[in-house]
Amino acid sequence: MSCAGSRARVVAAGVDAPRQPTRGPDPSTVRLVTAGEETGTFRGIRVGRIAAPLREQVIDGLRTAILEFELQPGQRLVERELVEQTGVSRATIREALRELAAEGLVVTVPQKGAMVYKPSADEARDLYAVRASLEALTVRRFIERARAAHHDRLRATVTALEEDVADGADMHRLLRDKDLFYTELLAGAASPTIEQILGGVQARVRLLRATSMSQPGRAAQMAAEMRALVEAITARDVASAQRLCIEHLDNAAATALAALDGVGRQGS
Amino acid sequence: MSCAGSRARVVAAGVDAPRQPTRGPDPSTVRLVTAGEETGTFRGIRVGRIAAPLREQVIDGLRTAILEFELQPGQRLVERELVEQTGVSRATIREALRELAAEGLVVTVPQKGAMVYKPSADEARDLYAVRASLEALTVRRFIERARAAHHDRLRATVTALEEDVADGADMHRLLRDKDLFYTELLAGAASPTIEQILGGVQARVRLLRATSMSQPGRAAQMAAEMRALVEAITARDVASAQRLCIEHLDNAAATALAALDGVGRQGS
DNA sequence: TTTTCCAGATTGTCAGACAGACTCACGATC
DNA sequence: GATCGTGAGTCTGTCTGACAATCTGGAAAA
Repeated sequence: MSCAGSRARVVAAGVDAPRQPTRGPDPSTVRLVTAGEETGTFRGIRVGRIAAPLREQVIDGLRTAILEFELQPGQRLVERELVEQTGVSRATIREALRELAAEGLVVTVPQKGAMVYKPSADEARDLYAVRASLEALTVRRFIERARAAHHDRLRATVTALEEDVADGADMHRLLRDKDLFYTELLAGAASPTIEQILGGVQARVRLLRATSMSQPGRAAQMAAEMRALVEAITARDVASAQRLCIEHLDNAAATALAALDGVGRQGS
Repeated sequence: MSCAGSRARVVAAGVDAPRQPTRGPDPSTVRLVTAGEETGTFRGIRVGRIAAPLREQVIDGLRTAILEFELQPGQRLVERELVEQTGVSRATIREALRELAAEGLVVTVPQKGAMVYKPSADEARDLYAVRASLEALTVRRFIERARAAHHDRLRATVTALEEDVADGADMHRLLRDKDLFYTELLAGAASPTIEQILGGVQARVRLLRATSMSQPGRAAQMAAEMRALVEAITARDVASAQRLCIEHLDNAAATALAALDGVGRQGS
């Protein structure tokens, strides 16, 4: 992900690359410009605001690791191990864990520590319900606010998804396609507030999506649903779009929950 | 070693009541049973789990101070000052701030520090929209899951609210009444997931409610809306209840936004 | 008056310590 | 042989002290 030479590796869970001295004020850490954030322009020269604090890098790294299943749901996150893997101090790790905990991606048991969030069947049901509500809202906002370019990009993500499904791409790839779709949807909805809240929910649901999408036949059905949804959005038909959105998530929930019941718990 | 005399005051923002020893392992801290949490029962003897970590106490204190407007929206939260007011170390304060930041009650500007969240008009609009979606969902869950006792308690909160409105109680009191209503609603809905997510949104909206509810005439209207809502819930009429819920929040949003535009920014 | 520069205040991060809570295996007891 | 303590080791919760980098406000210089 970001980062420089040897520092603050992306906490790749398990992999341990050796580490240099590492000091707070180490210049090699500071120079890189973190994507978004406050970036100004002066006379055509991009002035990147300092990379996010180290803490942010750690948070991003952990979040990615969790969402990519490098860290399995239920897995314990021992502070000392994270310190070794990331090279940052325990204080920083703890701050990062607190933030991820508030975000819902990790749960903290007092006197026991943090572990990757592992939704129960009941929680999963509610997460899907919450997500359906919020996505319906997002779709409405998209139709209200998005400009032509947004519509085009949104349609493009669905096309890409369909192609990957046709090619029989693996689940990993399809998940990424869907992520792109939602990224565009949120961009067009132009609401940082919704983005933040829905983002947290989607992240947690993502921990379930792996199981749901690997069900045979589900991928094709999913692509069809997305296509219908995006058509309704293009037609600026709020009611239909919201209905399709909710139906899509109902289906996804049903599949995921069925898989959850069937599989039980192997894994970690 | 560790601390002594005057420590860990409950961060009452400004007010400083003296405090007892209080240490992590100090028995006087440990003995109190934190409301919910893991509490087991053995042969009729309630075994309370340890009080929340110090950090949790700080978070609760800060959260309360913010929601009670002891800390004004936009006000800076300087770490050193919090350390002095609470008596806990900077590390603990920082962890608490990270958690509140992820929760949305404080915003953190890199290299600048934390300040109490102060929603812009746009953000306020979206917050109300998100809240409407989620509360409609909550109402549905309540009707699905709540038992008779829940219904009774919910009705009771509305009755109390009506009485306070009739008595011309102050806004502070009315806010508390509404909080009780929502507490009951969430209890009946029996969904920790929804509670967590909606809780964060409500907290942020609460920072606006003070202005909206102090508008003349709004209190009575609000009480009437709540009454209608609770009647629909009692009748288990999901569609009507959801509609009333959304209408109620649309009104609240309109009032709050009007007040927000009119007032501008005085305060801190 | 405007620009420059310095000192103080504040955040970001680190290192090291230590008490208390938890886990678990080992040996003593019934 | 099964139960109960006990003790070592591990890990979290907190504290202390320190220092670099950044920001801010105001004094000094142009």
